[in-house]
Amino acid sequence: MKQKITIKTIAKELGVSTSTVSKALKDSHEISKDTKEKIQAYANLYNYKPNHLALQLRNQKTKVIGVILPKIVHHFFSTVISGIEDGANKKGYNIMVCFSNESYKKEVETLKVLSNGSVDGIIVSVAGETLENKDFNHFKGLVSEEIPFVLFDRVVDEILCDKVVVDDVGAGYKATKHLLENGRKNIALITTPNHVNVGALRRQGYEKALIEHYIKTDRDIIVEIDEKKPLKPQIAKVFEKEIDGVFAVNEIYAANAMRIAKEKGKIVPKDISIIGFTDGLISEYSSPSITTIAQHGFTMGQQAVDLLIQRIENDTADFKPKKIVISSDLKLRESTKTL
Amino acid sequence: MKQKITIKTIAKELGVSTSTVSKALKDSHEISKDTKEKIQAYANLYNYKPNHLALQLRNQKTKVIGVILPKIVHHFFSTVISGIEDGANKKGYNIMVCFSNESYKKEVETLKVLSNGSVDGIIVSVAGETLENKDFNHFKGLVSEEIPFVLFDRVVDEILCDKVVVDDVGAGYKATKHLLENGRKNIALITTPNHVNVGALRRQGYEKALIEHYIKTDRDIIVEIDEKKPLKPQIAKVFEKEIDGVFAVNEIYAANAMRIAKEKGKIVPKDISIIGFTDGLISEYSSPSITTIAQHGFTMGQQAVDLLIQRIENDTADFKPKKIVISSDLKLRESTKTL
DNA sequence: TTAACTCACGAAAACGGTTTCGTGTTGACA
DNA sequence: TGTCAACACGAAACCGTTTTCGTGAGTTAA
Repeated sequence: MKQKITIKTIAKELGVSTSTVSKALKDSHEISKDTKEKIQAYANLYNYKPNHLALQLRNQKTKVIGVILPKIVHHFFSTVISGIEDGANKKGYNIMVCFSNESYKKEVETLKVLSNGSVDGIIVSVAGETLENKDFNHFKGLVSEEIPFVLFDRVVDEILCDKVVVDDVGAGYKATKHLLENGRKNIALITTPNHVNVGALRRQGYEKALIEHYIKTDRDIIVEIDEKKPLKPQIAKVFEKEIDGVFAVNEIYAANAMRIAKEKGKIVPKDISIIGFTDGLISEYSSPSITTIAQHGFTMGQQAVDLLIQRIENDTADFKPKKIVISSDLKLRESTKTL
Repeated sequence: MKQKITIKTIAKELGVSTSTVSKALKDSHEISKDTKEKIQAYANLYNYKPNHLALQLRNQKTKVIGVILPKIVHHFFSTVISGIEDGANKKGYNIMVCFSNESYKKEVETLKVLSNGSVDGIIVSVAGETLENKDFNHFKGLVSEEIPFVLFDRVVDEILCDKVVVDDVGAGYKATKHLLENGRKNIALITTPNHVNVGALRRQGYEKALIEHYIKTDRDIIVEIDEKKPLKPQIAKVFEKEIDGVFAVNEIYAANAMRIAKEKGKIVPKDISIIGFTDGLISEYSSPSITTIAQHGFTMGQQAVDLLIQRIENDTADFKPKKIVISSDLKLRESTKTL
């Protein structure tokens, strides 16, 4: 890279001190009009840009926010990033994005890298493996170092920090109730293993809705997907029983369920209603299009980053973790259309 | 944030100089075993982490790569990010992700922020508006400042830098030829306005294939989508003519084309074959599933970051821009199945 | 006994800025 | 003519780390 022009260069070239240059560039009243103009002209000519690193070191802040996600090729998470970036930008921050790829080890490493002063704060959605292990020491380290961070979507209650979550119980309830009100009685649930808390919460909502309608939950039509095994056979299992509704906790599961239903000769939504989660493109473009719970990822990202920046900039001694719950909406489409 | 422990703290606490601490922590032979052990123990106890900013300032490198994308909620771009992050991580770099949101102004600003020393190099896919304006001065600025950067996918020939692109002409040719070989004769093209060069290149491939089959291109069944207007009516226009094949330059267009075809009572792939671009989830999960050109975004990301890091680390004076062309594959699915 | 050498460590500069606190020169005023 | 304030600028410290170049003490060999 080319030798960058610095304040020192300008000072030497113009025969003044670095302090004068610095002040001139910020239009300080201490410097005479003549000198200011001369310095500013020179700086402009040679396209001087203050070195960000030097400023960061001096100010002890980076104006960068670290983001750690389990994955990116995923509609919900990319939407959240989008919201984070938007919110961060509005307050003059940039974002540094990293991925844990659902791996505990990578999450720990990434957290270590980010917490060495590269960023002012961190936003995390916890990796699947970490949730499974239940080993949260790396987060506790953050807490004791008093590094501002907020958890979103996949959060852990026992970690003391700000959080942004979807009302998963409510969403599960809403989805299931919608199916029930469509007259469905045998509603399968396709969810994640229980350690992924969002899955567990959505399941609570599902069960609550069933209870309200005096329906006993049938363990045979509930499947906890093991992401390491092929998806379709696992989902196909619930179709061995007589079902007339499916609630899937994400759109991939929903799309696969619909495909299997079709293969079994069932017509959606006449014979069976399907409802998914995460309002992505699959749901919109599949045919029939799939009713989903919209998670408002963009808003979540914005809220998370707002919380974080507030924490960063108001270094209040008293620490009362906040929790923001974003409500979710039912997005009605063809797959649950009443005839 | 809590007062961080620094080398100075350790030095003062242990009654040695900062140089001694620094050396002890890197296990220098200059320091006696006793002193080293004492210092290392202390550092461990208080969880000392070297301040990244100070190192960056000293070493004049950040080990961070800036990435500017037109958008993120998009299967192809998120796949590319994934590849960039993977490649960067392998070489000990982190990535800072920004979005231009297809806006010229935001692209310029973001580029300015990133080029002030926050990153060692930059990877960009050019914003739509910039391509339309044809104003590339901000990139020329980068060139003259000798900041390493590489363009990918949406590149501009006149900018002298490393590039990674898909073989768009070849891909367009491959797609169109596939339709022709299926016996299709009236193949509509749904593409972007011409200033988005990838669209233009794919069109070249399309036209080349037609010519080889002695088919005259019919301007009435080619539509250049204006992203500012509603999509469906624009696509519907080509269906006014008798067509039996559609080549769309992305999967959204393809999915919409399929939906319109269905609405017009046409059966895919019996009456009409459809082929898309960007192998995303829509293509996979729509029914019938859509044949596409797979762009290998992950590989593109990796290649781009490899090129960039090479440029960063081997600061060779001679500058010969490299261009990597990634070949694309046809991914056969139901929408072009021969009966 | 002394020169030469090793060992273990410290002082200081450097990275690129900002900021506080002088300080020399004017000019005004009594 | 002496005093004092205003003006315009510079010196130096600071942010946290690395690294070069001493340097004093102890050891070895002539």
